[in-house]
Amino acid sequence: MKTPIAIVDDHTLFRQGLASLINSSPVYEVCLDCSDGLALEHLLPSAETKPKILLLDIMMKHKNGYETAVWLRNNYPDILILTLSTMDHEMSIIRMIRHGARGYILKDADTEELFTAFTSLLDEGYYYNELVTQKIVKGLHNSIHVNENETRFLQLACNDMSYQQIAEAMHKSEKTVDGYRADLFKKFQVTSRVGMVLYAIRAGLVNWQ
Amino acid sequence: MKTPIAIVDDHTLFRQGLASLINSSPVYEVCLDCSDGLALEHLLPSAETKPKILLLDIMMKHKNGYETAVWLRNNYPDILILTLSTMDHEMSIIRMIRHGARGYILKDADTEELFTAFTSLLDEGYYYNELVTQKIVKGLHNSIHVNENETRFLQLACNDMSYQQIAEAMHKSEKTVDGYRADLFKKFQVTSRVGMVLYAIRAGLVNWQ
DNA sequence: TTATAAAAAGGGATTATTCCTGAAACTTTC
DNA sequence: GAAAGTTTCAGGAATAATCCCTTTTTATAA
Repeated sequence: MKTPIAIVDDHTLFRQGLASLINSSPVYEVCLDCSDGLALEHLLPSAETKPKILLLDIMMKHKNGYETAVWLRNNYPDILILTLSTMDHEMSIIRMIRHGARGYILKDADTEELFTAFTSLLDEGYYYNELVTQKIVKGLHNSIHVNENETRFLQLACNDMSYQQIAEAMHKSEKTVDGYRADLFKKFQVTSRVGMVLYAIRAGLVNWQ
Repeated sequence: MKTPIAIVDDHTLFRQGLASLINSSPVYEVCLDCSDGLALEHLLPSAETKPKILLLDIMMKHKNGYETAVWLRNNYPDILILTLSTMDHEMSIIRMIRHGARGYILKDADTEELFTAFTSLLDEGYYYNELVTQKIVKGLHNSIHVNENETRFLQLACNDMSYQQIAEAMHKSEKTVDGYRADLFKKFQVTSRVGMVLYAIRAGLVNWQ
C-alpha cells in the first residue's frame, strides 16, 4: 500500500502538478488536496484515508499555514506536517516549527529533495536541509520575538494607516504606538516605516495581497 | 508529433510538476524548462526542438518576465508566450501583453484551463479568460502610465531610501523627486509612501524579494 | 521661430515620522 | 508588601514627508 500524502496550497496548477509527480512514484500517492486551511477543516474529517504526510503552504487566503498547523496538531497530531513555501525568512521557518511543522522545504527544491524529505519524515520524524538548518540557527540566535500588540500594529501599518489612525484603532495613545514602532525598528534593524513594512511582509508576519 | 512546450519559472518543484502534467497529455510535451530569462538565453539557441508555446512567469531572479518577453520577440518571434503568474494586477497583465505575451493565466487555474489556453493559442493566436479580460478593460480605462524616471524612483523607494538619498542617486534635485512622488500618488490614488510602495509591488513594477 | 507641452526645480507651509529621555501605572515574583 | 520588570504614556525636538503654487529649463511640434 502506498503512503498517503495531502497537499494544501492555494495554487491549483501547482497542486495538480505536484500530485502528478507524487502519484507517479511507486510508494506515495495523493489522497487529498485543497486550497487552504478552511477547506481542509471541511474535507479532512470525512476523508476515508487520512494522510501520513501533509504538504502545507504558508500564505493562503482563508486560513494560513500557521493557523492550519495549530488546528492539525490539536485534531490530527499524528499527521506529519511538511511546510512547502516560497518564503525563506528565518522567522517564518521557526514560526512553522513552533506551530508543529516537522519539516520545511522551498518551492525551488526539486523532486528528489521532496522524496528525500518524505523518507526522512517517515523514518526520523523530521526533515530540514542544510540551508534551512542554518537559517534556524541564525533565527534562534537573533531570537526576534514579536508580541500581540506589535503584530496588530504591523498589520495596521501594512494597511497604510498613519500612526495616529493606528493609535485610535488600537485604543492606545500615539506615544504608546510610537513605542511599538521604536521596539520593532530595533528588532528588525530598520530605520523607516517602509523598511519595517517590507520586513514584516518578507517574514510572513502580516496577511498580505 | 507532440506540440513542444517550454517552461520558464524559478520554482523547480512547480516546473517539474507542470512538466509531469503536460507530458501525460497525448498532444503536448515539454521540450525545455529553466529557472529564468537568463538561463533561457543560454539554453534556447542550442535547443534541438524549439517550443511552439512558452510558459513564462513574471517575477524571476536574474531576468524577469517582461524583459524575457522582449528578448523572445526580438529573437524568436514565432514562439507563443503564455504568461503564467500569481500576479493578478491589471498593470502586470497589460504590461505583459505590451511586451508580446499572447495569453495570461494565473497559477490558481487548473489543468483544464491550461490546455484550453494551449489550443486557443495554437488555433486563434491568443488566450485571455473572462476575469483577465475584465482586468484588461479596467486597466486600459485607468491607463496608468509609469515612465522611466518614475520606475527608477519606485525601485529606490522600495529599497527603503529616503527622498534625499533617491535625489542623490538619480542626480536630480529633491524638488524634482518630490514631483515624481506627487505624480505617482495621483496615479496610484494613494497618500503615503507605504501605499505607493505596496502598490508598486502588487503591480509588479519593481524587483522585489 | 514661435507656440505648446513636459520635465526640472524652487519657495514655503503643514503634518507625520523618527528619536531622545523619563515618569506613572500595572504585573509578576519573591 | 517590596523589588523588578513590563506596559503605557509624556515632553520635547530634529528630521522627513506631504502638499500647494509658481518659475525656469528643456524638448517637441506646428
